[in-house]
Amino acid sequence: MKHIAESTVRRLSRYLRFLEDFEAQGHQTISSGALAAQGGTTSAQVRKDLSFFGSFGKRGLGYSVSALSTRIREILGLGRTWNVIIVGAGKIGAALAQYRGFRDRGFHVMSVYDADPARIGRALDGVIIRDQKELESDIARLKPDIALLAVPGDVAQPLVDRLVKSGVRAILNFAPAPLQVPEHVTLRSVNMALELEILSYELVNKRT
Amino acid sequence: MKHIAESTVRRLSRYLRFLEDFEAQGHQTISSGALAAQGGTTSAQVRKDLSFFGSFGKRGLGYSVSALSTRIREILGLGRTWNVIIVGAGKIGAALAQYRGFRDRGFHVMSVYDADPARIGRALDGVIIRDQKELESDIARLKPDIALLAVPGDVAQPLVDRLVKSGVRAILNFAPAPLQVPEHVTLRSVNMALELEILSYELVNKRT
DNA sequence: CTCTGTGAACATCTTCACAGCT
DNA sequence: AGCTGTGAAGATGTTCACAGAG
Repeated sequence: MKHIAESTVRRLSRYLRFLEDFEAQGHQTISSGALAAQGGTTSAQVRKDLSFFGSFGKRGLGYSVSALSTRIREILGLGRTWNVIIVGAGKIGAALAQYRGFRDRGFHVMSVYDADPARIGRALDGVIIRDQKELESDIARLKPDIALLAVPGDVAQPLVDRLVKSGVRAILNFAPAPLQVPEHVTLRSVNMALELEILSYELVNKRT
Repeated sequence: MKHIAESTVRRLSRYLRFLEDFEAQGHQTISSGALAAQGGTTSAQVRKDLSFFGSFGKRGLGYSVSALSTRIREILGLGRTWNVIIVGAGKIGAALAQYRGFRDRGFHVMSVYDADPARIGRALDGVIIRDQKELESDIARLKPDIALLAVPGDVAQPLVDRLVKSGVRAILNFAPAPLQVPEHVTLRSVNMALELEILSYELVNKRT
């Protein structure tokens, strides 16, 4: 299939969230315009986004809410449970381990790792914090799909290397460090300080 | 000035981080190529990004590390302290309150708010959690520049409305909800579940 | 008549390539 | 010779506008 822009995938996620609300309200169909209004985009954008994956709508009518949300879930790969491990049980790792939004979307936290003996053995929302020394053997056994990395910047790259070597194929990084991964591994980074810096830029360069 | 793309601002932040490391190592000058290698981009991109704001380099030589980092800090509005409040002292709010990366960049957390009596009065990294009822009066008094919103999705919009009404001009939202703000308020959202969903999409649609 | 699906026009962002300082 | 600064070309993403299905 043709390459899909990340911005399109982002919007699909948002459409899905709204479709679920809309379905809960008992609606059967929805037009591209209604979907657009919610997501802060245009009806043309919605139709274009969906058209990359097929034609799900009925002209004159709109889209079946349930059929469309099922289809988007399929497209996004949310029709299954993803097994996740979290590396780093500091403040951010702990927050992630207990974040409801993950569970609700089929992301299952299998285990959490840390190097600090004071943390190892404790439970975070039912998941025991394990010694990072167990990482390699646990990954071999548990075969997680995704690793969340929430450690200080200076230890991030060595941990990424260990994760990659152990066979992890996807990493969501929260450490404020630029990381290198081989071609076959997918890496995404969320950097909260950077988001604040963009806000800072926008504040000093205020539109009117 | 011409409108600058967000992607450009993002890259400037990354260049700055690398410039600081580079400066600490005692280097005087740096070429666009070296900056690019670090940020995972190209030398042409670096030069183009910088050219929007002026000509800081010397042909044949490169850029002065210290002059360039100072200039980028100015561009991003990081030459000052930004006062920040955090609304929501749950797991994410608490993690944000104690996040070092903010302090290091001149973002100063003035206060944290919550509605839960069990949390009010406790301290997070030296900052006392205050009752959300005090929001309006505190904002009038403290005049924070930025509010971080880390509350459940269903109470996010009412809180945004209160923040906006009290005069907050910039909000960084961590709640998984689509929010509305008036034209003059800057809103950015970070949605961690959405990042995982993009990863999910990339996993099921693996490149080769 | 309504609302989708989509090629074509438009806008935006990135890369190229080279003139021009140092 | 080395490296910047920048128009121009190319690639990518968004909006328009309309044919056509229901």
